[in-house]
Amino acid sequence: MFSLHPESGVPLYRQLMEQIRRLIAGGQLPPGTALPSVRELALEHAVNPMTISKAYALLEAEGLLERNRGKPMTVAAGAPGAAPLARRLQQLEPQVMQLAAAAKQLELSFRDAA
Amino acid sequence: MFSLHPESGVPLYRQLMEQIRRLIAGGQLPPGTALPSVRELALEHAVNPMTISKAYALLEAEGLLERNRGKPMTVAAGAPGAAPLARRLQQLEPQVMQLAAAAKQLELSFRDAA
DNA sequence: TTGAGTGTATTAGTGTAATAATACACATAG
DNA sequence: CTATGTGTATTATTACACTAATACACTCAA
Repeated sequence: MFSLHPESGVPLYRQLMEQIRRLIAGGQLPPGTALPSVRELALEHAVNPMTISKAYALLEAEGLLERNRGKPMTVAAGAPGAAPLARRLQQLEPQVMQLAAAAKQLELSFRDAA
Repeated sequence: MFSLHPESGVPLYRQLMEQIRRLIAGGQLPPGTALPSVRELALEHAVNPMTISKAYALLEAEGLLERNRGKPMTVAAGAPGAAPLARRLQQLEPQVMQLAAAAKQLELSFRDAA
């Protein structure tokens, strides 16, 4: 469900946060959906459970996830759900800009990359 | 010449390394070119000189840069120089894949993003 | 020779990411 | 009630990124 890359330099809990944010905005995780358990994800990606927990806790602070004592974390009812296309494109913009910058440094057109 | 983003989570010295690698592969920094001084770059980006030095040192270990005592760092004579288009595209691939993955999580086509 | 310019080694300190091992409070099915 | 499943707080430890302040060896122009 998620893909983590420890060698990328980006903290694991941040990678997880970004992916969950996108899956919610993309509508693949509608409000009310239960997320994989901390221990399950930790085992699957050979990562410490507290690292997953950190991502969940921060997303709850953002209002995207909802805590249910003793029960799995769920996508918050107040979460935006499937965002309109414009907002989704906006969320993707930083990565597009980054790719464009890299292409320019390589003397390639953005079209070449795509 | 370079753009550093401390908030991205990617270590600064790594960001710098990636950009120098691309500028060399893109031919914008041909072999023999002198790089900006450590202190100059550090001042420009409000960063510690040793952070720049670390990037330079690692790139020298890779064979991309050349050390000249008392003189500026230069692009190594043995550096690949302007790489063929195929190799440049290959160097860009990881970022393209990353963008594609993000687009998919947002339920967007890669075409939408580009 | 002096002085300003290179990169770098050194030492010390701060903050963060991640791990490890427990332990706790709660929910729910048996 | 019990067992198993949630998430989380805690403490300690390791590693890394970055900063800071010096100091050094070297080059080169004045």
